[in-house]
Amino acid sequence: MSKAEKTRQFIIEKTAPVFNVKGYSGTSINDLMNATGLTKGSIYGNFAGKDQVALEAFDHNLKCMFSAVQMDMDQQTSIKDKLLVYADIYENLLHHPFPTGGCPILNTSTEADDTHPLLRQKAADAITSWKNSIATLIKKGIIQNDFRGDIDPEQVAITLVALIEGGIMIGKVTGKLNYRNAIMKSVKKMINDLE
Amino acid sequence: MSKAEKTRQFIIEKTAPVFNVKGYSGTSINDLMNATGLTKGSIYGNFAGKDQVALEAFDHNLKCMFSAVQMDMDQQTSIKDKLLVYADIYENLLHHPFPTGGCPILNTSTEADDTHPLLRQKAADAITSWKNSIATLIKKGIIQNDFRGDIDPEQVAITLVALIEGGIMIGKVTGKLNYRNAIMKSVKKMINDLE
DNA sequence: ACAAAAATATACCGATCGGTATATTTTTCC
DNA sequence: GGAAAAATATACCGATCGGTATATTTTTGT
Repeated sequence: MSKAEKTRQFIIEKTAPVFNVKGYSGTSINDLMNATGLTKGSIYGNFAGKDQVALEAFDHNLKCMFSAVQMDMDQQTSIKDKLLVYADIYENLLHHPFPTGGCPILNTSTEADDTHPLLRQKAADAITSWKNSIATLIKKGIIQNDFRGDIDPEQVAITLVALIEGGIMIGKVTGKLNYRNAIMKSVKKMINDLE
Repeated sequence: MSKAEKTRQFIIEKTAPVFNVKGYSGTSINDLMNATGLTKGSIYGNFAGKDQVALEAFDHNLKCMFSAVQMDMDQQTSIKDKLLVYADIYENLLHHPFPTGGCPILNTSTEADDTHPLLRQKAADAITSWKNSIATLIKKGIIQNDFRGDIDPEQVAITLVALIEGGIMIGKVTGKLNYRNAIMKSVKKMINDLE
């Protein structure tokens, strides 16, 4: 890994939390300098501009979030327990490695949907891919006869994503643990009802 | 209503969509001037600053959203049908008066939760108040024997809010109608299951 | 209609915005 | 170890940021 590649990675890792907390338009080049300790020249020597850093920072945050999920999922054997990992992680956010600033999909979606096409697309793709991975799990569960046959996997999958994202938003902005817990309880119920 | 009061109201109405689309930090004083056709002096003569306009614009957007809901609800008699108005509105967003830029609670929450305490508080209060009004309806439904007695109104209410907000986010950022429809179908199912 | 007051417009402020050109330092490779 | 190349730092650009002081216009009350 060349020096520049290491610096690139360094910049992405250090600025990703900043973008996730302050948003795209709320984050200035100066913020990036402060977060990295580097100067403008170094940042612009490795990235075409703020946009490019933001796009790659989003990818980084996304990877960080899903790798936390995947790690826990790999330790579960049954499909149901794998699905329940979602409820567990978002119920005890602090005990898990999770991107600073919360869910990057949620943060990016609401800021970028009307203003930043590239970021918007990335967020949209992340949702579809997340939905698909849940739907795949559910389909597997149906085939294995873990789950009922009359379930619509796509329908349940996108509903779970919506419920989790809504729960993250509500839990964060209100700071009320009981709200988040109540929502995650509903997530668990929805998963248990698949049997 | 004095001239100034009229102008204040005018500024709020014209700038509310801008804030809801571009966000707080994405909206500049120049944007406010363009949206209103007024000059900086007029805006600063009626508001202490960008913050104050943003706060009142949020209130305006919130009122706009909930008045659309309330209007439709008043035309329904049964508790269940009143609750189903939520699913109906968010399923056919275009047929209803709805704030430009989408749900202000969602938009404001994700931007302000880490960066703007006053806006954050307003968004948090809106969620609690929304949850309470749904919970009140459900409690009424239980008393009337429309709904089962073993239901936890608070739990269901906050879950519905999360599901709807998640659905709005997903529908808007992906642009996929089938996603939004699938989620709203789950909202309907959740409400129907209360009986 | 007219003066006082209120409301709006204009002109300007320093700070910061994203970005670039160039100078300096650090790596790289022979 | 030393020259070429790559990476980083410095200095600067015009534009725009939020905000203010003042000038002008419009409304208000008599």
